[in-house]
Formats: sequence, C-alpha cells, structure tokens
Amino acid sequence: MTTEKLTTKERILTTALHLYNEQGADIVTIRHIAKEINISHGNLQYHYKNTEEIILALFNQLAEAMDKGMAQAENPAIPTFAQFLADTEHMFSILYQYRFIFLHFVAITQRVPEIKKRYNAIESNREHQFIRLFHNYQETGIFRTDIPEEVWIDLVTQIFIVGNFWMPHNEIQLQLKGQKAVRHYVHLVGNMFYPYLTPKGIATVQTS
Amino acid sequence: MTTEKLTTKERILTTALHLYNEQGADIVTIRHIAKEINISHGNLQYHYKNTEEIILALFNQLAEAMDKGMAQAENPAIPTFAQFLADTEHMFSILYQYRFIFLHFVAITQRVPEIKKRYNAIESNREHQFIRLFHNYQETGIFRTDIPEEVWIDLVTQIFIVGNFWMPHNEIQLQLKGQKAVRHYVHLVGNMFYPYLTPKGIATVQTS
DNA sequence: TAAAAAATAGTACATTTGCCCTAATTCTTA
DNA sequence: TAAGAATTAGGGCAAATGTACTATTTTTTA
Repeated sequence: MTTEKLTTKERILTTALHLYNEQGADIVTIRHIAKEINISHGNLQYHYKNTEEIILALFNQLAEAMDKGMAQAENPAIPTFAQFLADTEHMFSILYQYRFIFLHFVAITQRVPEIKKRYNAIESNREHQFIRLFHNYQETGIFRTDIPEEVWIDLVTQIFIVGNFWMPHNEIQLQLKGQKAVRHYVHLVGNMFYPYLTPKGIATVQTS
Repeated sequence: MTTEKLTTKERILTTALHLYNEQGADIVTIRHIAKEINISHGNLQYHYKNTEEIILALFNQLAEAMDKGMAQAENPAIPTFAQFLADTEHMFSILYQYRFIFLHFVAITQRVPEIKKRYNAIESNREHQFIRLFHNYQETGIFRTDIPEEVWIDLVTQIFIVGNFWMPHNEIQLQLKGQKAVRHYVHLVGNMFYPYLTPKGIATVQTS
C-alpha cells in the first residue's frame, strides 16, 4: 500500500465504514463522521449530500470487490471442492468488511433502494454460476445425480440466505469476531454440501 | 372470538404490532401509536413507559405462542415427515405475525437486550428437539445413518438461519405476502431435508 | 497573477423525539 | 357517597438531526 495522502472524499468513506461497522448505520450521522475526522459537517455535506450517498458509495465499493472475487472464482485452475471453499472464504471476508450492511440489511435497502436493485442483479448472476458449478461437479462424479433439479435450486437459495444472513445470526447467537466468524460459517457452508456428495466425492473432500 | 371491549393496554399492543409490521419499529414512535388509537401520548406512556416496553410485551406474546406451538409439535400423534412440515408451517405463520421483529432482528435485539437472551434460550431448547427428531427418523429408516454427527448439527444451524431470516430474504428478493411467503419457505425447508433421506424416506415423502 | 472553481467552516432553523410534569376526569371501594 | 386510585390529556423542554445558507480560505487554471 502506498502512503499517499488520502483525499477528503476517501477519508470520509473509510471513516464512515469504520463507524458504521462499530455503531450501526442507524446511529451514525453526518455530524458524527465529520467530527471523527475533524472536518466541519458543512464540508462533509459538500462531498456527500447525505448519509444515503455515503452508504451507496460504500456499497459500490463492496459490489466492485465482489465482482472481482467472482471473476476470480469463475474459472478456477483446478475445480476442486476445496477450491470452492477457499473462494467462499474470500467472498465471506469481503462481506464481513462491510458487515454494517448485512447486520441491518432490510433497513439499508429501505433507506437506499438502489442497493436492493443492484444486489438482486448480482445475486441473479450468482445463481446461474452455482447451477453451472453443480452440474460441473456432477459430471466429475463428486455430486450425486439422483436428486431432483428443484432441490438443487432450493440449495442455491439456502446458500444465499446463509450468505446474506450469517452475520446477523452470529451477532445474535455466537458473537464471533473477524476471521473466526468467517471461518465458522464457511465451514458450515462446507457441511451443507455433505449429503449431496457421492462416495467418491466424500473421499475427495476428506483427502484435501 | 368474543367482541368484548378491549382494554387500552390491549389496544396499544395490537395497534403497535400493526404499525410496526407496516412501517418498521425504527420509525413508529409512541406518539404515532397514540395518534392511531386516538389517545394522548401521555396516556400511552402511562401504560408503557417507552417503545422498548411495548416491543418486549409483543415479543412475550410471540414467545408464548411459540411455546404452545412447540409443545404441540413435541409429541405428534403420527411422527411423519408431513406432520413435521405442517408443524413448521404453523410455526412460520406465528413468526410472520410478528415479522417486524425478524425484518430488523439485530436492531431489535440491540434495542431490547432482554429479547436476545430469551430468544437464545428458546432456540437452545429447540436445538435439542431437532437432534432428537433426527435420531427418531433415523431409527424409523427415513433418514440416512451414514452422515457424520457434525453435519446434522450444522443442519440444525441452517434451519435456524433460514427460520430466523426467511422474512428478510423474502423482503429483499421475492416480496411474497402472507401465507404465500410462509408456504414458499416451508417448502424450501422441506427440500433442505431431501438429500438426507433414505430411499425408503423418499418413498414415504412422495406418497404423502 | 488574477479570476474562477473547489473546498472548508460554521450559523440558523424547523422538526422530531424522549422524557418529565401537572391537571382533569373516571372508576373503585370502603 | 366520599375518598382514594387509576386513567387520561396535554404542555414544556432539552437534545439531536436534516437541510439550507453564507462567508472564508485554498487550489486551479487561463
């Protein structure tokens, strides 16, 4: 990382992200953020008219990072199950950096409707990716072929629900911090697939 | 249902529940609720010092309804998978009536910490119930016996995540209303179990 | 370097909200 | 029925917040 001076706009975003993650987007106001970086709230408002714009800018950062991660996971060198889990961990780590969004997901999407649209578009993409991946694993004999298509589709939905809401679940039930939380729920995702594996698939997973 | 006059306390709770579900607990204030039922906010405050007390009272209603539902599901006449899904539907319907809690679950538990404690206690109970249920189904040959214990435990966590967060997921992605939403996610829960079924188990499910 | 644009600081104001308090009214009960 | 308790209405206030606005300083650029 370079140590160039950050622009005010950049400092606003990093500080806002920090405060949002610490205290929640419902509590932190423009004045709080301004105070934290020692600028006037009038100045902050010059850069971002209101908190909605800041949240949207942060979401765009997240979406960009997710796009990169997805592109990377799209064509793995070796398409193993272990690789899939490593990619999932990478994705979950990115999501965790923006956890204030997912801890209050509905409130955020109500406050910034644009986010809902964008997120659903991303997820729709991701759904097709999963279906392709499953067929892939079926062809290589890792996943079972005696399961109705409908069940696979619902499996994708399950993954989405866990993917979007593991942070609230952790907040309420476990309170794990940082990578500990990430790894815990990635492990859970791994186990979600266990009963879908063939005997050969199970052998593959256990040796890796 | 009797048509006796409701007490002010009761009217406050039903009106608050309605407003919370419609507009969200973050927006609705004591003054809003008072206005809706045409009493002064001073009067409302006489009955409930603040909104936290109202929310806690509503949660207690929910907890009571859930307890009853659980007791009913505990010892089913015929322990079939179809019965299990019917019980799940009943539970999900109850949860849906108090959807304002689950749409902003983290915010609610932060605002009324008592709710977090109570809910975790309930869920802990429910976890044991599930494990017993699974063993039961294994003994009757409906569920597979070649799956590690760890995977069953994580299955319970999955069910909890889906059980607690299907409403936010619906709000953001599908926007189904009422029983349509309930049935959709109960069906999803049903499919979650498919790969855990034995061939005999699959036959049992399909004929029902 | 002078003018224009960008950035910054800070003021002002209307609204909302939680909270506290008092007065009036209605309902119980001894 | 009269005293006491419960209930109801509504005012007052401080703190917080979003928003708009002005004035000043710094940076760009022609």
